[in-house]
Amino acid sequence: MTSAEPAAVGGMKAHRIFLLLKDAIMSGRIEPGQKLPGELKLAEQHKVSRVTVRRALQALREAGLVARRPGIGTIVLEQPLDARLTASVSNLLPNMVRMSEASDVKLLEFGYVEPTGVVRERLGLASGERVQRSIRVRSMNGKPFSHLVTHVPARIALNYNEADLADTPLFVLLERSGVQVSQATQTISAVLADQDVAQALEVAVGSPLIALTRVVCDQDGRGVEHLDALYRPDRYRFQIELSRAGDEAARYWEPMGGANDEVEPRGAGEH
Amino acid sequence: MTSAEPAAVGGMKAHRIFLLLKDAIMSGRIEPGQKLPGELKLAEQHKVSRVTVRRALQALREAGLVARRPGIGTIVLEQPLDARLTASVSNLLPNMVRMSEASDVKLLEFGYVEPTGVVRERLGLASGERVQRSIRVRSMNGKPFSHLVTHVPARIALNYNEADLADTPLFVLLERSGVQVSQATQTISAVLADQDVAQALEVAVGSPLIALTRVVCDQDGRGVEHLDALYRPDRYRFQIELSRAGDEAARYWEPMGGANDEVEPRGAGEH
DNA sequence: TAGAAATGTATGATGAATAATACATTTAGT
DNA sequence: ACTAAATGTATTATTCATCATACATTTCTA
Repeated sequence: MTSAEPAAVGGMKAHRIFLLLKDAIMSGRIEPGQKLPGELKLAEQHKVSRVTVRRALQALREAGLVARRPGIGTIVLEQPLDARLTASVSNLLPNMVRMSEASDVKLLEFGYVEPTGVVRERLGLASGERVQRSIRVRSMNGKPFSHLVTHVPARIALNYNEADLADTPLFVLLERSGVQVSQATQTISAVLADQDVAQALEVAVGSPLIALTRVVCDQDGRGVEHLDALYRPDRYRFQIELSRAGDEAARYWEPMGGANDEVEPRGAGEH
Repeated sequence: MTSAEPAAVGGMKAHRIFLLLKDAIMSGRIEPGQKLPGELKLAEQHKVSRVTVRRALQALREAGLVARRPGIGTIVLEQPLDARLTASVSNLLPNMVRMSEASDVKLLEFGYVEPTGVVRERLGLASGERVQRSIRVRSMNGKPFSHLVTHVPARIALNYNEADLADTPLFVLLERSGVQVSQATQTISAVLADQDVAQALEVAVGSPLIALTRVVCDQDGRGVEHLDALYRPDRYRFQIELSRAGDEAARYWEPMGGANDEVEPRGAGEH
């Protein structure tokens, strides 16, 4: 192991600064090779003492994110970027199938429950109707990248079992159950990792995550799947390719159809 | 003002817990009407003392997010949800035009600079070629919701001026300049608000933000616009409507074309 | 009418993180 | 060779948040 996971920063202020800098680096806002501000400047910016800044910077070094040299400064290192899954929006199915082949799933929770207000509403359920609730974590090469909470109306969920969930994308299970899926709505947002999720995804509490909510309906407009997914932004991303269509006055963008979802082996592709 | 902005929590642990709970509420993970765990349970979960939890909860109350009553507990309040802009992916242009009508823009920075490595690479620029860089904040009813950093190759940027940027979507300016836009790539992720952005968007440092990167190319495949956008998830969201297409064996999802981007006046729409 | 489960209130001890300061060392540039 | 700008190292003081504890009050429920 070249880099350790824990990265124990001392106090809270130091830890917060560590997380902020780490995020700035991981998101590419500070590029590899670039110097970050000197300890004094950082101390001033964050309104803390130099000692505190140092603890954050030392943690960054221990995490393998930066190199520090006297007289020079603190330099962002080229990251041995985890292979990053890229989800293309247009072609979900091939995407998911391929993903399920390349990754493994751990089932954390499974059971039938009374749905909360929002879930019931979005699935269009009668009050009192129960749902199957499952929580799964998907990993690639042992590295978790997504946390999935699904709610499926009980009547539909009867067509597959617990073991199937660890094997097959829910999507496919629904199809196989004869459900005529016809429409879906996805919403993308950003949230902070709470304790449970942080542990499951092996990130620090308070890390940013991509949040995706998907509601799938059948031909009659009845909800068949409610998904709350959380993704580690350093291991997963959403990409949308758009091309210009329409004529002159009424031009618009349209998503591209092509089947281009890939697993990038390295950071930035060839130039 | 019914709710105060600052929400001064005492220490760091307390503040962190405050941010986490706030995010859980704002993201809907804890629904209005629901009780959150008791002070003791929260103290245990987060491994802090009850006093510390109390400070976080009191801050939540002062922020108008919860009501607390002895003997009962802490209850999540229905949020007087800011009208939330919803960006539909498929129809970007109508979207942006409408948005620019309903919102105002503040230009924070403007100038010509040497592009960083990543920007130069993605725009396909020759080394040494300069770009126009601008930073804008877009607000609605005085409430900021997006922070936009754009890089445009100098040769193209000559066709409009500083004042235009505060008026018109960059998109439109490019079109008007005769640029034949043909393709764009968008990537969506999640990041933490650093100090600069936090101030501009009026959120706490360390809040989660939706990050969108868009690279637009002209017909010859040359980059014409590089956008790094950050959005407040409580005031903005991305929505994608998908419908099932294709036949039997080779079915797939395709984004819907329809022009459905809206400003929701209230929280959850009619059922 | 208890009893359990919440929050409200108060207080003193403790300590770990933080701040303040000084000085040494390495490096780049003039 | 000097200077400026970095990081490295060390020490001391102090404060503020945090913890631990106890008790009061409100509310629901059995």
